[in-house]
Amino acid sequence: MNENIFFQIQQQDHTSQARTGLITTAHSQIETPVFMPVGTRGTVKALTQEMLETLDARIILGNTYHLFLRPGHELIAALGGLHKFMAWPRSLLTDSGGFQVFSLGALRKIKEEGVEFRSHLDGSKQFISPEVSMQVQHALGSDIVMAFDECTPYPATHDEAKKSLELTSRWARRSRVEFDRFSQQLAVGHLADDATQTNSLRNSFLFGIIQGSVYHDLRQQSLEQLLEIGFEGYAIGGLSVGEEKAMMYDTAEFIAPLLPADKPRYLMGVGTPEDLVEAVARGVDMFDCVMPTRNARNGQVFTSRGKLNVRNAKYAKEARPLDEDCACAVCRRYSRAYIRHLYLNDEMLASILCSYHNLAFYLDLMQQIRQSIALGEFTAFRAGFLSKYKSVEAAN
RNA sequence: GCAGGGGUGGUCGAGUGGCUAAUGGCACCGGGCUGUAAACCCGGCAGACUAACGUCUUACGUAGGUUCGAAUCCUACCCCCUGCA
Repeated sequence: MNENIFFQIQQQDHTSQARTGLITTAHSQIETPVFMPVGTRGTVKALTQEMLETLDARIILGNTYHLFLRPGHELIAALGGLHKFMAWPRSLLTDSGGFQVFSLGALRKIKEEGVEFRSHLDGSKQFISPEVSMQVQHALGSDIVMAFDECTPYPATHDEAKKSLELTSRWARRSRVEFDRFSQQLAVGHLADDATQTNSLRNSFLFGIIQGSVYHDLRQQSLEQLLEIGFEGYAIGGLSVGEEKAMMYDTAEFIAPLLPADKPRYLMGVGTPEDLVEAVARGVDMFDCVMPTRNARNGQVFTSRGKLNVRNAKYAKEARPLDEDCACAVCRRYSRAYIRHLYLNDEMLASILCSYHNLAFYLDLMQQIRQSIALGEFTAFRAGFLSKYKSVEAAN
């Protein structure tokens, strides 16, 4: 049955690597290319789950490290898993904690066995290994599980990047083994509980993460090692960590087309609206980024004419919406002047409205991208979007 | 009326002879944010000139005075607060 296939390519663009596809999990169907809002602690900050549904988000992220520390995966499991706990019926992808290996800097110590963290909440000592990460993500009930990796810092020498990617590969194999152990338990359990259940749809899928910094040979090596293990999807990690934008595009351009065409390709942590368009052109299917939500809380909104900071004094008397070309609920109703007023008074509605709009903008952009690919017009769309986005920012 | 305390830059509030164009908070202005230690962080904030080092002007209730030099000391006046009548 088709609905039991995790990923199906629907349309391949002829003038670029762009393609559309459909991901099917136990909780939702996800049209790709897709942008996944980040909900680290079981919440996409400032938004309700109802709002996410209204925005037609089909999948959001959660984070192993954060939920492990608080409230703890056992508690969430006892309450029926993360979907039920946070009342989110659609898909969830959980990051493995690998990014925290990178971002927590001095608070962590990397060993072969795993990573010792100093909790950023209370300073307590914590340990996450590939096995622990899989156990936590399994307890959370994630639809898409990420292998535990080391997000290589930038800059890294060729030698450092090679050592890092090889550690990630060893951890990827351990992640695969531990993940499969749980999957088999689950399958056996299902048979015991309900012998009539013939649903072959798996409950979760494991993605491997390619590292290798900006070195093509290392990226290729990383990919080959992951292919040997075998995953349901492949992520490009270790980008947008401080490298030049051209380096990011170059690395994505090199590695993305080498990933298996019949598996989802996920560029982790990216990015700006331009980044999304550019990466889709290079063959990427999935994205996540804190930018639309974090920047929203800081007053920066994305519009079809580039970004603007709605706190700026020049918007004090503007009756216009954030983006005149946006049809979202916020742009249909609220003015720049009002939203600026909310920011200047530290009113939480400011963050809510801007987060809503920014995600609406991102998700609408992805919708337009998918549509243009389906119509065979992606290259024209790409050129039109970028020129409008880049050239008329001053008009904001 | 008497006694005591006080008037500092948009605001609150330090400073009690030169190191003070004046600490700090707030407000305001601007920038940054890419698998969220982020409703956060950084910068600016008397005016004029300069690419810049910097220079000049005007500023600590008002008006005088002492001094090489005053937001800081003295005198008078104006205003505010507290207590007693």
